[in-house]
Amino acid sequence: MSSPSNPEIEEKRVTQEDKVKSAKTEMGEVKEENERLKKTLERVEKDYQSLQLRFFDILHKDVPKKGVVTSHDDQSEEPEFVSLCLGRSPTEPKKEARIADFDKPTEENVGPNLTLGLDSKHLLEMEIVSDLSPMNSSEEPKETEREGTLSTSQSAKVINVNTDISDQMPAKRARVSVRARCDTPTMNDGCQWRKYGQKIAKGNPCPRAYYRCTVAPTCPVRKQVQRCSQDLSILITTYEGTHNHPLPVSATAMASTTSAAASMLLSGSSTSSSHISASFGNGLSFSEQFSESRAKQIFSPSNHASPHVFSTITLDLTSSAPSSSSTQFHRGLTSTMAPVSNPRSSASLSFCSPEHNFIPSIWGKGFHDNATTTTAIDKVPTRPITQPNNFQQHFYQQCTTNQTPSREALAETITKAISTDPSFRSVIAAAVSSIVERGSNVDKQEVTEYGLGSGLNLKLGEHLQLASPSPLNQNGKGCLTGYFKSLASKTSEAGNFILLQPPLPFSFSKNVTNQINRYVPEMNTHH
DNA sequence: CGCGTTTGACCTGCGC
DNA sequence: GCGCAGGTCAAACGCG
Repeated sequence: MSSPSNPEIEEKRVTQEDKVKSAKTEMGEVKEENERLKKTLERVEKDYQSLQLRFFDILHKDVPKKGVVTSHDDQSEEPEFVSLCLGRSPTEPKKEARIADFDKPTEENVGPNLTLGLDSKHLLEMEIVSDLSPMNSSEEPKETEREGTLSTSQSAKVINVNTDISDQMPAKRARVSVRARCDTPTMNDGCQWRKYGQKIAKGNPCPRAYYRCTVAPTCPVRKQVQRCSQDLSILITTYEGTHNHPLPVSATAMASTTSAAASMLLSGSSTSSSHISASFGNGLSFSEQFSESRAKQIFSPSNHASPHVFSTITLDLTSSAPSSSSTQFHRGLTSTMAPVSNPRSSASLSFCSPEHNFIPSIWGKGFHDNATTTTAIDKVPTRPITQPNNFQQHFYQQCTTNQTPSREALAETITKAISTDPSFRSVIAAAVSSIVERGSNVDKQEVTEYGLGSGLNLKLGEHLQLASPSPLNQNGKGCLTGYFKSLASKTSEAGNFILLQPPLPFSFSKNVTNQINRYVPEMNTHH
């Protein structure tokens, strides 16, 4: 029997000690790493919470106090109009100073942390905020109960976004109405719809068709489609409810648009009657009408007992004529929108930016930008993204044929693109959303200087609106810049409006630009 | 045969 | 209570 010699034992012992040592060292490192990760996690959580607080602060901030939605107590008064312009307004810079009661937000406390994209998370949040679906019948009693509390604590801070948002929102219902020129019987919004009824509505010889979303059997979303009696080429599509199922990419655009609009409506208006509108230059406008009494009458299904308020927000994509100022837009509304008992206040948001306008920027950026994205939307299988859509081609052609397109032609093109292309609508949705948030958060002087973009970092990607000195820069950016510049100057002439300067720079994320990239020629997939 | 549309009946709320 | 208007239902119908 030979036992290992002492040196051997010693060697083994040393080896083991070494192992233990290295193991301990490793453990220490891991512990350190663990601590570091913990701290990182804490920091991220903190950031997240503060971001949430900020976000809901913005959402719930008393918009009515700030002029976007004005007082509703005086029925006899003419509607007041406030215009928020997403761009410099060279012709009426001084009017902006009239908005005197805004707090000055700093970029630090608003902008950098606020994210607005079209990714699924935000979309979801938006939809939660604007979840008006009658199908959540189990929540009805809660909503009724909530109303009392909410009225006193609407600006309450919310920590748990995903579960409590709806608790913070008044039990309002929203409809998003889209007016667009459209040759087809219905607008292609990427969703599948089934017609379930048709009626001749009073005041319009054109029948109103009722559609139900058939993507999911339980989806509560409905839409009404009716031609404008004054202009048969205009199709008025009214969406109601929130999809409770995943949407195809093409449909998320409209969903985000309506969600954003509904969110604007619900977060920005607590009055019983209000009217908000926004104009994208002279071509596109966006409005809200809101009528409690009308709500009771119109809003139907199984909620008759619930004291829901009903509101309608309209995206007007039809007014392409140069003369269609915001003022005209309001007139148009009166005749085309569902009757409202007495819109007592209104506001107009102009999305025009002569110097740096966001739409051209993203268009330019979006054409060939194949940057990878991480949003759920982007992960949805989709069609090739390298091919520009008809609108892009059309527009690009105009720009590359050495001609600056006429405003009318461009407006028409843009309108067409919007009415036929859900992706583009998503861009508008993003813009609308940003305005909503900014509009309820931003206050006065700063607005005149930087506009919406400064405080609200939309995190929509790089700043893309660097104007090229050339009138014809890549992807036609320059053309549109000029176009919107002219639009802006026109819009700013609207006399009755107080103009708030927009945010510069206004940027869009790759989420948005990528959606634009997804433009494809064949769009008629619905119905 | 399945699916979507059409269309008249029905329901509900509102105003008189 | 009645009539009107908006909205929904569901049987009939048409199409692929």
